[in-house]
Amino acid sequence: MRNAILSAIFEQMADIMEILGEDPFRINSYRKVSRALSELPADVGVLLEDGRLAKTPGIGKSSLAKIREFVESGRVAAHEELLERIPPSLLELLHIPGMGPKGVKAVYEGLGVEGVGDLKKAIENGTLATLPGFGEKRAAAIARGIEFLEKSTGRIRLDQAMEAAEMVVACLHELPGVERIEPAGSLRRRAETIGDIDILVAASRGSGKSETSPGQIIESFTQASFVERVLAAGDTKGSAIIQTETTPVQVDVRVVPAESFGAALQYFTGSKQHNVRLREIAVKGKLKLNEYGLFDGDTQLAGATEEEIYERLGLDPVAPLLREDRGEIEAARAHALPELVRIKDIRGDFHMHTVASDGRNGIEEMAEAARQRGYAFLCITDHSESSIVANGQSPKRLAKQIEQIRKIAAGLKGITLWAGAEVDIGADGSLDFDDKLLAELDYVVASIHSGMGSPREKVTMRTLKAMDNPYVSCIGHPTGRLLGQREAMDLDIAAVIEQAARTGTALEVNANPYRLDLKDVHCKRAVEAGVKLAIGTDAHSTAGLGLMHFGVATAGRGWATRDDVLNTLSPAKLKTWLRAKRPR
DNA sequence: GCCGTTTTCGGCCCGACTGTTTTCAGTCG
Repeated sequence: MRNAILSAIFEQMADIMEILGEDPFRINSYRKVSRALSELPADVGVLLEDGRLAKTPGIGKSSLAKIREFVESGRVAAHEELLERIPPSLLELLHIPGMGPKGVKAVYEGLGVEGVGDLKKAIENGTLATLPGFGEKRAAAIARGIEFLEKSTGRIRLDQAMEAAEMVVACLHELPGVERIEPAGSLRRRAETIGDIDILVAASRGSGKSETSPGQIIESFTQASFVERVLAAGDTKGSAIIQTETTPVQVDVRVVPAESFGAALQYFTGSKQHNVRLREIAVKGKLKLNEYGLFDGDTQLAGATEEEIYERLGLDPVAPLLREDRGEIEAARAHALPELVRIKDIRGDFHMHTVASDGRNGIEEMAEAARQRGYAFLCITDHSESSIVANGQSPKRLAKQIEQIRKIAAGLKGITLWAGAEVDIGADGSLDFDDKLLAELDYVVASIHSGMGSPREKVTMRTLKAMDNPYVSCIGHPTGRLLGQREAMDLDIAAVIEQAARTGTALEVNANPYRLDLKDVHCKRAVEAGVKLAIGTDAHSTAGLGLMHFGVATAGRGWATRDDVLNTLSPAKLKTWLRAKRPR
């Protein structure tokens, strides 16, 4: 928690300094510190003690002193001094599209505007438009920005973003002259939530009369029926707001010539931080990297493919999933990038429900759907008794279901069907079923479904205790978050990972796009600790099995290889792994 | 403020689009 608070403090200091017009490079270094703090592997206090914080890139002497001050006194004097120089409500204006630090400073000094309410009034009574540097159009754009901010619920889930992107791709890919079209940005990196959607188009340069010019491609996009509002439409770039099921989202379409497609794809895939690092490497080599290619003066050295750009910079090609500046550049230079787990490595699914609890399909249907996916195994894991709303099974019902599963399994060819359960972890860390019944199961995923708002000590204790049980194979959706709906539990993830490693318990990567739990950075820490990941779709129907790719992407973003993921094992090897924790 | 097999000082990523600019600043990604 302290990490997040400190990260926010540095971010806010950067925002205030930006409004005050201070040195941009200094401001940038504050933002780097903020980001470094948000991604630390453990509590700042611990890292400060053992000296790891001082070695963290981006955190220098001056920031270290501020962090130490915070750890010791709970405050940062420099932060408090900055807060005295502007009204804090001014900072909310920075989030309005079309308002930047200069604009905020101008409305504050010129009109006495101190917050969104004041700004709205200044737009309505026309005074904003009279301010130097503003005007009717800009005032109107800012009014729309405020409206967007109020309507938008923020970032959208990965599955929503993919659906929206497919709609735009379908609209553009039939146009003559469009050679390739590819979603880029955080969507291509499979980030857990998406702020805006980037679509990249390669247009042929041919002069044929039937060809479409880049400007016409942009026009086709901005005039599409799903577009709610056009933000910009130039010769090579267009931005528009489109509506999704829950919230408006911004889509940017960019058109580049085919010979630059790789460079543009690299550029627009990001992340911003990853790209900044690459361009710094280019500059050190007296080169220039932009969306058109890698250049030595006017000579293009690379640009058609992403791979050649990385290679000309002395790096192994980096998978989009890893491009977050979380160590992948150093690994690429040292030829030490992990070979990430892929969807085709997946041989089965660990987590699914049937009509026995709250699923929509029966055991045979799930098995058949798994077989059609080419799987070698599947585990049926219906809810246990405590999950009353999910129609959880009593010990008696489970015992009967195990018999039923054995019978069906015996008649199946080419796929191994296992009996499992998703067992509730109680308030005291006990499980719904006794060990005797659990021992009858091939696979047990233990999950918390209640008391998620309990204090850190409690939710952590419950999870650790469940792992002590020799029949618990895996902890299901360990943090319990629902993206956009419910915060993660305040779980001591470091303690959970340590216990998982010690007890030989797997941690789930729940593939449901609402969950993605463990999340990417937690997966990475689990992998580093040698903990196995079990990807489960938590399917409640045969269609739900198709969510697997979201889990694979999340594990990949956590640097997981085949060896880190239990789903890649053959049924025989898996059986051996599962038995290892159990009493002989 | 941070950082260094070209530097302990002097750099610090790059380009498109818009509006109000009569030649470019601000914003965005």
